[in-house]
Amino acid sequence: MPSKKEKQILLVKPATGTVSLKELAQHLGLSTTSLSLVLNRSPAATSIPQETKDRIFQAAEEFNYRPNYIARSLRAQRSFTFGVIVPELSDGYSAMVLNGVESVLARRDFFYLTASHLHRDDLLEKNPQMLMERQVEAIVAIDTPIRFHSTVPIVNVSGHEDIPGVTNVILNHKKAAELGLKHLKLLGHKQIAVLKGQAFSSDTDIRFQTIMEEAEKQKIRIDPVLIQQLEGELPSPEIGYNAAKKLLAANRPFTALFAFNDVSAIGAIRAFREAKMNVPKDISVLGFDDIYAAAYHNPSLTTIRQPLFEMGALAAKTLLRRLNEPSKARQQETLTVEPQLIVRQSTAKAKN
Amino acid sequence: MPSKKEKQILLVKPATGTVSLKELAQHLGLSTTSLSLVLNRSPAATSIPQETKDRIFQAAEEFNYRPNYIARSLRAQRSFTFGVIVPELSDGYSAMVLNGVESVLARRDFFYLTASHLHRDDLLEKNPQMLMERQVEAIVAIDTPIRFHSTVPIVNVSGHEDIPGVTNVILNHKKAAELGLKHLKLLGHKQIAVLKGQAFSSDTDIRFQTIMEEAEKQKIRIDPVLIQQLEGELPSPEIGYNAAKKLLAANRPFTALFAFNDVSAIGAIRAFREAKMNVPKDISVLGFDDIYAAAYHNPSLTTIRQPLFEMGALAAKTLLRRLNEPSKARQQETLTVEPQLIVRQSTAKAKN
DNA sequence: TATCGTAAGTAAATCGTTTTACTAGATAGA
DNA sequence: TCTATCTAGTAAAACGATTTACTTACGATA
Repeated sequence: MPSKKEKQILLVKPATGTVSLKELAQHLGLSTTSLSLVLNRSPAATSIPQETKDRIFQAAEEFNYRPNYIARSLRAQRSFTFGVIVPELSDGYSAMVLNGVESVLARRDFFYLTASHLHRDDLLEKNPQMLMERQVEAIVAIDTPIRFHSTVPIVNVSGHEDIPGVTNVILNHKKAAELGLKHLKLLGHKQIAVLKGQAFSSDTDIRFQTIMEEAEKQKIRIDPVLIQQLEGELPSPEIGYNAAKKLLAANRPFTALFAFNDVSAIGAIRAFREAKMNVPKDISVLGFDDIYAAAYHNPSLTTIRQPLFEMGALAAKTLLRRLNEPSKARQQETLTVEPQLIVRQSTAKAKN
Repeated sequence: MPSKKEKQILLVKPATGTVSLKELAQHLGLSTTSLSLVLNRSPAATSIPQETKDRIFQAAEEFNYRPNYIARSLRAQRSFTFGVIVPELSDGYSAMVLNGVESVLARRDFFYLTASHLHRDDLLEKNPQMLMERQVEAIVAIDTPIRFHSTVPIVNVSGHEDIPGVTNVILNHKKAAELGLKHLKLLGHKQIAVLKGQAFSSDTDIRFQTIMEEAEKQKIRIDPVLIQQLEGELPSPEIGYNAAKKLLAANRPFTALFAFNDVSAIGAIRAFREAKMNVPKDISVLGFDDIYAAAYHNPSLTTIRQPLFEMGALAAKTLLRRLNEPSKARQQETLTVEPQLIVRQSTAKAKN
């Protein structure tokens, strides 16, 4: 029996605002302990009779009791929250990876905080710090250099740095280069131009390098004049447009372009069209990523597909597993996923 | 002077893990009170001599002390976190609004939790609940129906429901319809087809209605046979493609299409091309939104621009202001932003 | 009749901060 | 010398939950 009946407070159903466990307990004339044990279906609640349990559940329902997650997190020393760091949100690429991350986390009732670094050095340092202060349990970095010391596990999607404790999820780039160049070679292309990514993109070096290696292997000579580096920060096709313009200005003939990604491929196609060159009749253009826009561009893009959604999902899964099995922490430092050649309409047989 | 020298613990600099205020205080032989006052530069710390302050700052630096945000939030009864609810992340639309939200929040060191509802009823209820349990201070809903009772202020971007406490950020749709139809009329179009949005899109009804009203005003008759509703959940141009196919199948001539949005416009263009109709020579296509892809599609899209980034920023600003000035809570229930006609290459003079 | 076990709970510690109210000692003023 | 003020702090409560270790009353058993 409740010993302190006089302390009992009769709650008025609040139209707004929330009820705490303490208030609910006072209303019922019970201790917070009992309510907590019952509401969380703790095995320690066996000795509480069903009648009391029912009263508790009913009151919780009636007053719409919601446990305060912050209090719970503090006590449990867990936040059930990840941090995600992206270059910026609206580039198509990050959003698809994020989608994969979310799909896995949502199933476990985890949430995530997103922070964009916009390629700025200060944010590359500050964002992870702030995420860690907010007690995220793990960090997913997407196409982002790791410039911080972390107290939590990290998976870097498209990361290539070898950092202890950081797992990289990467594409099989060798295979990607092979798929792309074989496709172009089979179509009879011999003069192939290449768009190299911006310096800040994690994949820039490896992608370029594997393309050059594969070209050599396939006895395709890539003329240095036909290599253009993308310049600019915005995730707009404009950077591909500008680079393609420079290629054309160099006045060295080529029949195919291996673009850094779909966005720059789309920009390049615009430049070619303005120069009265038809894609794919005069020039074949090969993209990379297979973002949403690729399939419905005109012409639709032949591209090397990266399984972006799956890469995000894999990153989240890996981190969740690591949280559950800390022992296996450093088992696997790199996770590789496979690319796929998606043939559409932007590539065709080389002229003559 | 510290009275309990014997309790002092000498911390070993931890290679990993974090130091709590308590540990740091013990190491310095001071109370957590003093450290807290000093580190937070509280005015109550005036009586602490500079020398002691220096010791505190130095130790905090040395051991890389980071206050635990969860503990701080619990105490302050503030989370400095927003919740954002979107249909799904990778549709181009949500990402741009989100970008605007983030740009405002980041400046104030706020973060946000994102949840996608995928148009599923259960998630439309559960997601907001979970966000509120996690003590978000406000919610930004993007193109999402409000199906929950909220304990925190809400701004609904593209929301049209009249709910107490919910501020809607909406486009001036009347103006948008006017801009679009005047443009098409000026180009001589008389048979205009319309793509109506899916039922789940917040803007579907108002956009369709204002277009019909404006058409009447401008004496443009819109043939009911030339109205097609989009069907399907994915944010893919395919739904526009399918709808345009149906329009063509109806075999009623038209020279222009007012699409529901850019994504569906892109799909429709593909359908027209397959039917050997040139855009814009045979058919003009008018998009809506001005997503990134619009400018670089081929042909580039003439479209009614929604200032999506600004709408997100406005939503975040409004909520922050509301948190600071609770009195003005219900002052403004609707915030309207202006559309802009962006003329590009997908529209042209009507044939003959 | 003493004691044991069980049913039905509860008190208090804890998580890591912040903040209010306080204290002990030193100095200054009357 | 006595009081008031200042200096340099500190103790303890609070935020809202969870969890460990207890208590009390009652019925059954030896």
